[in-house]
Amino acid sequence: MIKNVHGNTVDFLGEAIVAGRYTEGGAIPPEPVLCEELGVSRTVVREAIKSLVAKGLIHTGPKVGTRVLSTDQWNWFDADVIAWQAKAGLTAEFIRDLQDLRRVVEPAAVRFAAMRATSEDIARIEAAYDGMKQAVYEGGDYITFDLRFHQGLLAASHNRMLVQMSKALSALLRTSFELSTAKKDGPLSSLPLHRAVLDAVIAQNPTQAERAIGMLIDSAHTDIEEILTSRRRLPRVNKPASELRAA
Amino acid sequence: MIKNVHGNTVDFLGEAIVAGRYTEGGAIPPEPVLCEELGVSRTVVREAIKSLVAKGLIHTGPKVGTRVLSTDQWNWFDADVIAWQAKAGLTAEFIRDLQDLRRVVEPAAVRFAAMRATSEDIARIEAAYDGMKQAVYEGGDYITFDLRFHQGLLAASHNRMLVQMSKALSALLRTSFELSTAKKDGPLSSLPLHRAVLDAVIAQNPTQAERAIGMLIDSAHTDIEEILTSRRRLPRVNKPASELRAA
DNA sequence: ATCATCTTATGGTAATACGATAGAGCTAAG
DNA sequence: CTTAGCTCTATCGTATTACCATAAGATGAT
Repeated sequence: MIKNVHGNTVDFLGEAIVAGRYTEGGAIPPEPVLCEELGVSRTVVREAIKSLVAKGLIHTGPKVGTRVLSTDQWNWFDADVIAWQAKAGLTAEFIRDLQDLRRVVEPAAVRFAAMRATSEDIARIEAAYDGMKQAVYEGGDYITFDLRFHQGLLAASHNRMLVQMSKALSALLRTSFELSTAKKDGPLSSLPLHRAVLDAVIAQNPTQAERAIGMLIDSAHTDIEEILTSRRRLPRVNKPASELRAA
Repeated sequence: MIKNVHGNTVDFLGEAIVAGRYTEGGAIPPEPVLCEELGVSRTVVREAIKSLVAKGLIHTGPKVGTRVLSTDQWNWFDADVIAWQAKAGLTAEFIRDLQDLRRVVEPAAVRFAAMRATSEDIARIEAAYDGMKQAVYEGGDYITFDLRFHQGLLAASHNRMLVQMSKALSALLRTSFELSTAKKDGPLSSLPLHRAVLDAVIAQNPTQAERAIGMLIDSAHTDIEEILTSRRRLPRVNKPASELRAA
């Protein structure tokens, strides 16, 4: 998984920070030390640091060094930050926060989608739905199309902020889907729920669309709760940061 | 407003991009050219570019140059991006997106706050409310305390993502407040509405709290709509990026 | 049309000097 | 002898410069 030196360095440091390898408020090793440890030049380290500052993970200053900021200053809607968190292990709190967010955001987004979706939006979601159906009956990557379905829904809201969140929610959706897919007839049973949402959006019926997505979320919710209580720690998402970003 | 070379460069370029001075998909002048124009070294330009890449504004590649990405790839929850957009002039679409977001997020957040707020959370919001009251009757910076009130509310939801959004919403709130404050008795009339929200949170009554904040948002909404229809362009927010960030 | 080559942009390294500041250590007043 | 306040310095990040590597669009010969 070699991209380039800069990307690797950012990923390495970002992952280390998110994983908590450097204590909050504590200092990260000074630049020269990092150069040695990572075997890269000073410039690369500096640029990596600047990237992480831009994402709100750390703060720098002369003499004080490079310090890790508190987690609520992090840019949690940044695709990289989410990916690092996913890689480091999704904590129960993180999952809960994302779930709460989803419950708030998706119904509202679908409501907007029912009012503002264009024919291209519909076509894209319909294509995703077809992919899901095909995956169920003829085999295929169900999760990818499921993700695309929800992202299409968010995009159809035509609200920049909501679209932005689809990237963050993808992390939750992916694990959520992976869990529910593990159940025997997960995909099969959720297919009609998806159809109901799409139909309501096509019919331009916001209220019905909102109710439909609510049912969908609830069913995923119970799946996750079951797993969360039975396992101590969630399985890690195995996708590397770069692939998540590309998606 | 001199901070340091890096910060100034990032601000300058970021603002220029957000303001649309470089066409989307088009290339930004190559690094050496920027060095000359800004009178800084190439290292500074490179680090600034890396910061902007981290915020999703641009994309770089050898030979292809530095290109501006489409606006829906930008990190709209980044405090800097919001600040630059505010400085460049808040477009009607941007305001609308933020307003929709607010209508979705704040009621949900207040609902959570009514369930999860700690005594410290309450104390902080109460302090903000006192500041607002004092500003009304004895003069003072009403807007600052109003902002603090809403940020306290969001923080009391104890959800990372929601807290994150308070930074983005601050931009909307600030203009919203500036507009409603312009009206003679804006602050005076909104004071009891704020009190109602706070009381419901203290009483741990989620439903009532949600209804109360809904009324508050609606009143602000109509204020903004009035201005938006009467004026062609909103007045610019005069706060520099650094101050917005600090707040 | 195809492919080798050239050109031009970013990617990456290295050496050097500057500037700011936290905190040690000193001084002097109580 | 203690402590408040000052200075001084080691240690960070900040900034400049120069140079080479590499990727990919553009060009032109075959």
